Amino acid sequence: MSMQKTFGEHLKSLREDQGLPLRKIAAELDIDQSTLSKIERGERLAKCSLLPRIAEIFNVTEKSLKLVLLSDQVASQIMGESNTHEILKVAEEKIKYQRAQK
Amino acid sequence: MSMQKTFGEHLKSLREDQGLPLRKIAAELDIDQSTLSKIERGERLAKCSLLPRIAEIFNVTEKSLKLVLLSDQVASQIMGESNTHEILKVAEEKIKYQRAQK
DNA sequence: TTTGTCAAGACATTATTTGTCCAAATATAG
DNA sequence: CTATATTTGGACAAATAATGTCTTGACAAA
Repeated sequence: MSMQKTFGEHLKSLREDQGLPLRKIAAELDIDQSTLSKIERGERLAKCSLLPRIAEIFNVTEKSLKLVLLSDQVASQIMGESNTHEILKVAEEKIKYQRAQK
Repeated sequence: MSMQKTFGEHLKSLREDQGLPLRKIAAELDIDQSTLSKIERGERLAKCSLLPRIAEIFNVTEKSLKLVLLSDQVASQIMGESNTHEILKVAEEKIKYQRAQK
């Protein structure tokens, strides 16, 4: 799994590897195909609750999907800042610290 | 500035250093003092649009506030996961990659 | 053509965030 | 101790953002 891929690109790859149309997957996920199209193109982020179903359909682990999705979310949240590295470093410190607390 | 402090704790320190009550700062920020209280205790995250005003009031840079706030947001977003380090690593790769694109 | 697929935009719905109001709790000063 | 100021907590409301639908148009393949 290439890690630079956005969640959408990743999902699209999975789908195209199987040669399936948006329509089919959208139906399986019980969402509009237009919504899925937007997710694939990164116009929108997927809702976490879709992950278990996606994992089933493409036979991948939910955890791997979550990694791709959450890292996307984090990236997009701070993309606009100049000091992204520092932000991530501090975020990690905070997580460590908070975990040590309890 | 201690970096493990949450945005709320940080804000509270700034305020208490000046010996000012919530009421005063809330008035300056044009929000309810109850809201500010919640922000200080981390019950809620501050809205980004408050930062410029806060920076003025306490005479700190907006960027330093943003660092504290965004790292909080990132931390809380992935706190629940077991592989936080990996998520942050991948997020950083993605940011680098996306920047290289354009 | 005709059909299947995908993309795009306007709109609707829902969920989340942010804020208010008011009362209760806590601290502080007189 | 009581009076006053401050802070907190909870129920509710407003605002915002996320998610999804419907419809139409573009495009390619058959």
